[in-house]
Amino acid sequence: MRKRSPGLDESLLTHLPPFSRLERHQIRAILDQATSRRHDVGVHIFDEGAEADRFYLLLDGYIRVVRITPTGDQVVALHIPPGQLFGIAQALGRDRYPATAITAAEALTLSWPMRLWTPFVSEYDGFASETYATVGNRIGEMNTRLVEMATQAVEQRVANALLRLVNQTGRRVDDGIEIDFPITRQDLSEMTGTTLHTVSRLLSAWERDGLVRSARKRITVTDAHALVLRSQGSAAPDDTVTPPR
Amino acid sequence: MRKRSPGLDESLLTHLPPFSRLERHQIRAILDQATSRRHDVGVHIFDEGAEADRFYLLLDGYIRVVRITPTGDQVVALHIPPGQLFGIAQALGRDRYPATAITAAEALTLSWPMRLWTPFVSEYDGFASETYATVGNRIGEMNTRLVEMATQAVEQRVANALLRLVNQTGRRVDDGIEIDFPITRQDLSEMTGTTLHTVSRLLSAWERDGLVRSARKRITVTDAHALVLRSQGSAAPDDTVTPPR
DNA sequence: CCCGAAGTTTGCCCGGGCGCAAAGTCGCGA
DNA sequence: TCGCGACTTTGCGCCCGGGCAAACTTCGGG
Repeated sequence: MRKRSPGLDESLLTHLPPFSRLERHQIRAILDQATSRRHDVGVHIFDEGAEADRFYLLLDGYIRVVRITPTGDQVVALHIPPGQLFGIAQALGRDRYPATAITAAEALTLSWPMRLWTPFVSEYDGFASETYATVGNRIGEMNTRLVEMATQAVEQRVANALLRLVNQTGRRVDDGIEIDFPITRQDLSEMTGTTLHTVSRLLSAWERDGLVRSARKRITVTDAHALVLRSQGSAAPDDTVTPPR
Repeated sequence: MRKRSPGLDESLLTHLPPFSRLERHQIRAILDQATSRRHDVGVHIFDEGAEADRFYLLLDGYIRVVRITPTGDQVVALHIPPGQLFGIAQALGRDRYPATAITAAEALTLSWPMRLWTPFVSEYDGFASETYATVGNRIGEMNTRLVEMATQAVEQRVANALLRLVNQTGRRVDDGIEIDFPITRQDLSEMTGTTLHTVSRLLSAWERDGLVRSARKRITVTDAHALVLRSQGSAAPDDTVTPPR
């Protein structure tokens, strides 16, 4: 299952932020020390509280970073798109992972032992700054979500979460943009701090009004503009769209 | 008002995390380049979106890091206690401040031009790692608040916020622990995503039950243990103080 | 092809907490 | 010292959204 990766195409990495400024031989050196691995969907790559012994780069698929409360409910803290580092506890002075990483879709990762982190930072120019820019973006995203949770109603939060997913990981299809990994109502509720019931009701209403199309584990946004209106709370969500027969 | 600070006692800094590993002459060099300043309470030290031209160290007082929504309501993202760096946008790849910093109490700061950031990181050993440990802690704190907002009821969130304030900035007084800067019901509501009315009602109830004592802009926790129970949602908040049966 | 598990939809109820409003209290500056 | 503004308290009504329950649909595996 786990294997050395001398055969990996180095062009895979050249355009990724953490490595974009490096020379070819540097990239080769980095690759030679990496472990490549494929993960099925729904697998825990590492768990909250575990010793942080490796850091990861997501090549393909999607990762959900979740925390679990003492009472058992999950909260999705972040979604990691392909091309980003994750599990970089060391960079933040932690020796244990502060959250759990779960594959939201079948995923392909590279990973390195955490002891290589310091050498990477000091030897490869731009690696550190690019990495911290990523950290900065994540802080910004968390911040935004915090503000949303504090000020917005459920409908707006769910609309925002959906739009964020579509922007990050959307794939054009014939009649709109589809989130290209399986996502359940429950997942969406864990991202927005509500219940799967409420999410289901919202999606039903949006579908009735022609904003989205949804199937089991699949959601397609067909009218992003109207959804943005909902996310800002401006639109009256009453049945003004489908007037009484 | 603003002045050079060659006269500052260097022992001020030696025990602070960002500088704890440095030699005396290094600390002196850092101090020589710093600007010292006193800020009245309620002053904006920098504003969200402004060009990030300086970074700061809080020597004394408290800083509230705030974001303001398009609709005008404030949300408190963080509280900075004395001894910590803030406004370190550069470290996270930003060239503008992502939030507004307001003094929650009269404050004393040191600051440096942002162009010194890179030299500091590269020249002073341990500065970078200590700084990123601080960033890591803040991420952890934001994460915790996100989870709280998503899963806990209002009473629990307010109790948690209060306990966090007490832990961070509490001062022992005769009958409990007091938050040692002025804080209004409104402030607490902005930290927990609720209204000042609800906070007021909660404080009244807690005071009735003997958990806290509160006056205008002053809150004292007199029974932290009982408050922890409230924060975990275990205790029934009914008027069981005068038990039935 | 069938069965069971996982995921989804919907109805009903009800209660926490927000909006609104009014009155009370404290502290500061003129 | 007075008056005003900032802060706080409390009451009341309503509605959003959670809890609970049941039925339905889809998918995958035997």
